[in-house]
Amino acid sequence: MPEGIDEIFRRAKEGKPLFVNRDALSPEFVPSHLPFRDPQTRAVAQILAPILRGSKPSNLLLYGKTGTGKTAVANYVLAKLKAEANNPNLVLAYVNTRLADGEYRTLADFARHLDLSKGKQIPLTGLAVGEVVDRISENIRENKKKVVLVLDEIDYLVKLFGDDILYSFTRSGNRLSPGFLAIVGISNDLKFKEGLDPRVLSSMSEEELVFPPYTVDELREILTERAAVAFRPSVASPAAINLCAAMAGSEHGDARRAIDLLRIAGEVAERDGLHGIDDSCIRKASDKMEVDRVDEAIRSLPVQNKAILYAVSRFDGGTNTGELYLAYSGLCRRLGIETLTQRRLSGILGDLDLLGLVEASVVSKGRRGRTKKIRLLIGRDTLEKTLAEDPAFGAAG
DNA sequence: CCTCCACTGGAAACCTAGGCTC
DNA sequence: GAGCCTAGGTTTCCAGTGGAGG
Repeated sequence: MPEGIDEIFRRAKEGKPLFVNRDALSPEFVPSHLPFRDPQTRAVAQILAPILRGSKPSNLLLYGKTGTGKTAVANYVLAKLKAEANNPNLVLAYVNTRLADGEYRTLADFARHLDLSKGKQIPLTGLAVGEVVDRISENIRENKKKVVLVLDEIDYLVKLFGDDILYSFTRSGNRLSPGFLAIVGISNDLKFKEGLDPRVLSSMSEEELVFPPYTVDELREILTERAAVAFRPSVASPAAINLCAAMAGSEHGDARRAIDLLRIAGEVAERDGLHGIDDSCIRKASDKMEVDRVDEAIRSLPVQNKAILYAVSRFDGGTNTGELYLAYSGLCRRLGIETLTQRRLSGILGDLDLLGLVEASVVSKGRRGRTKKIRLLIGRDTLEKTLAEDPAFGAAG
């Protein structure tokens, strides 16, 4: 029984807004102090402090799983430094290499912070990577810039594109003088060092810090603190905060997830016209986060991946590569789009598996060969609803 | 124990769309 | 305009393979 529009409006008018300051629970929010990260904050500050005297700090590596406060600590210290320094030649740059997606764009993002002179700017594409490195180096040298570059998710960069950039930057000391470049690497993966050239490694890891996951107790306190700023009093009860902390903490002490969960639970409660967050809001919020993730993942897929996903959804109880390819080719013909090779389909299947949209595992059927056993991991109706938004699909079905 | 299927998945080449320099 | 460069996605080629059925 869908609730009437009147009911929704009535609730909206009656219910008081629960949020005072929603931003305090947004992912970008940098709080005025970072609980349980004092040692790390201090250490980072100490390592970077020489830059205030104009000398080059050590390169630094920060390790820890997602949501353990690495990025927050780095940005926090950077912000303080910027406020303290008051020196136009000091450049504090932050680049997330996964969002930048690629060697070239990581460099281009970095270059934006440097304010390159006209004619030396970095276009979207076209330059050799070496040329970009040269332009950046030249800019640092000529303007005597003191640069701290934070490379977030540096493991991603290294895993996919190797350590060439790091190599050229860590070994470029003299070429930059009298300016310099110090690198702060942030990694989710403790093993990422294994892929580094030993020379890069010794230079990059002059200093290292490990960020342990938050315990459930710590998460609870973080949430309590944020909730006090974000919500009206008594909106987020200790019990509600406990549940959020427990649900996010059971995974791996991920503070970001815990905060997202609390924010969305608050939005759910507000929408339902409640005066506070209860268990059911948090459960709904948790479900919503999952649906949103899937929705967004499907939406941002290229047409071909969508077509393959759709083809997978046509089979109840799973299928295999050969069978799927047949179905997929037929679908392409009907939709009037290009048909890719089976090899490519196999690769895309791997991508979809990585996204958690399908499960594709190799199985051997003995004499009858090996193949991938493929199964859709998401609801068929969600998929169809999301795919219908794509004009290329419109009336598929 | 051996065969042999129906693929897998690595490697390299190719294509497109961008941009550089000379 | 020629001759380079880049990123990404794709195709082509092919050696490799887990294990049920012989």
